[in-house]
Amino acid sequence: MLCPYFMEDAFMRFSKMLIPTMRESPSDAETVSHKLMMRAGYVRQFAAGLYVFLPLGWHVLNKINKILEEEMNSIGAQEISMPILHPADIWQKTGRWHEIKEEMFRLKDRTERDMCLGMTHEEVIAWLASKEIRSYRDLPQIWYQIQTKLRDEARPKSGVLRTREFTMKDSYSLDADEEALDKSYKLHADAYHRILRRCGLKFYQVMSDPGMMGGATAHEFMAPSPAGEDRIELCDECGYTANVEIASSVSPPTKEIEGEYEEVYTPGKKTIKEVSDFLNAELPHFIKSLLFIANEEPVLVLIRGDQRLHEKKLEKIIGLCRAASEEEVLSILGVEAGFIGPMKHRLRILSDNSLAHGTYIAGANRVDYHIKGIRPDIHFKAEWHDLHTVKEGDTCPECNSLIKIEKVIEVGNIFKLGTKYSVLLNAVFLDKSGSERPIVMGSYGIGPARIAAAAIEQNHDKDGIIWPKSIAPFDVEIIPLNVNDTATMEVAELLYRGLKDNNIGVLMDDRDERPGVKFKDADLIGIPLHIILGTHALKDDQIEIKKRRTKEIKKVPIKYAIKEIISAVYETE
RNA sequence: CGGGGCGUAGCGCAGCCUGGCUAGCGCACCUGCCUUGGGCGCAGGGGGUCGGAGGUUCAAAUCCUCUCGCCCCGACCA
Repeated sequence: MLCPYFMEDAFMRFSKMLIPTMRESPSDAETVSHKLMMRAGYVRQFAAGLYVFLPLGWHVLNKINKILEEEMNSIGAQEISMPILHPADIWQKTGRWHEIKEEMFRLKDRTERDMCLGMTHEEVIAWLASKEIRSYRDLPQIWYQIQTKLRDEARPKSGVLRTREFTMKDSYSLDADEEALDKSYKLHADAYHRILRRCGLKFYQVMSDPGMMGGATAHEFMAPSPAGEDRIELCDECGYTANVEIASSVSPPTKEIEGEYEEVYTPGKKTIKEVSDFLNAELPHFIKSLLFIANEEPVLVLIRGDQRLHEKKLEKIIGLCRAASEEEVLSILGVEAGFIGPMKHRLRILSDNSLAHGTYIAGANRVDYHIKGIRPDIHFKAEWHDLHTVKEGDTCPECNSLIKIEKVIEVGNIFKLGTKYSVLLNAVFLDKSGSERPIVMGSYGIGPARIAAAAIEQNHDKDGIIWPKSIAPFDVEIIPLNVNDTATMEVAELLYRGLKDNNIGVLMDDRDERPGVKFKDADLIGIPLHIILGTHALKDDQIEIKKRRTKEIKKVPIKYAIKEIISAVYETE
């Protein structure tokens, strides 16, 4: 080695590292984490949804990945690495080649063979299992990787929160039966709790939609943040938590209103709002009637006036569907859209549960008229389902307490896949009785970059990032205020060596910059502890230990400095 | 994919509507001096295909057409 001192050192000296901080954030950064990651020099945008991680950002990802590996290994998972480039046939076998549309990057190799870039690796795992798993004695297995995924997102956004290329820790469990799957699932859920807690995140585990994964049970790990794209329903009382995509709720009951079944004249009043103003009746007293077309067949869908239809819930019942056009409404129901009511139709009618009792107002199926005093089961019949979108003010489906809705970032998810992939790719084993059975699979993902971004969203102030200690790029930053002062630099080097020797991650701001610049950058970058070496304290043979989060400063004598700093590292969150 | 916005120096922006001198400002950068506890001061300096192509015009950053890119809202999201 020609120059070991310098080589090793360069990674921790500000003057040698690529840390391009910016005074202003680029105008196309919107969310807090995006702005701060740009300004503090963690990432640079390469193209829409594609980011370069600079040294600081890469340090953070590696810290997170290390935690992921430790916790995965602790549940007996084995790390492997699978290709990103996949031949199409395996995806054709599971049907996802056609099910997934523009979101999958597709290409051809030189022999014109269809290929794609992996969005996820269920297919590859099932292929591998089909080759290598023979007997129940080979089970259970948990295989994982920390690998790049590619998805041609319709809309990349919010910095590294939604990108087209990202790394994911994805693991897959292989089990002999459902019961064993439950155990693997639980192991992962517990591991994910430990991972996210160690990363310093506030988070919830919520029930989620298995979606295209084709499984039955699924949960997501959600970090609350205004930058989140998802919303969840929470019940503080009984602990019910669910993504609003599948959440149910009880709409607050309405006061019973008096009144006989009678037609009222409502000239030109088409929307629920217009009619409610006109008749001076509240929204919950209305029935909203919506016509949908599923499989060429019309279906009338009823929800309460204050509710919003949840189309996914509807599709679970009637399959793929679409709203009928105005012309279709006219030709099928014989009345224009503003005046539809649920009475006297022959078609299939689905109604939200909340309309099962009470008296309502709805269209009269006649232009410019509505009808009051409509009672379910008497004036119309319907199939009763949960069809509304949950909203603030609703109550919990389990315990009827008031629910909360929060915006969240999805940082992880776990799915019970069952045997869908193993059946289609022939991943089977012989059980104790010697009969062939498909392997029962589970799939579990967690996104390091999203963890980092969520950590920033949850831990920052007006001056910059405040990293949780566990995922900060360094443990401490030494800030010698005047690098031209020999006494200052002697102490700086002393501390720098001493901390490094104790395996503390140190960044030393050895730049010849003014104190203000260093303080500003240190706050921006967000390393949890700052060691300030300035004339204030040095003349008393002291240094200052400053906590980034609280800005609280403690002066300690130089001779105890290393010990004090180390214990400060340990007590910082 | 629908709607909206924006591309002028590394970053943030002005100029464009109403075409006209050498395209401007702040920060950053380089040199020198000065300064050293919260983005310091003074002096000097470098850096631009005005996103791209075509058109109109004596003349285009500015007007017109096409195109590319990026952001936001929505749809979508294993």
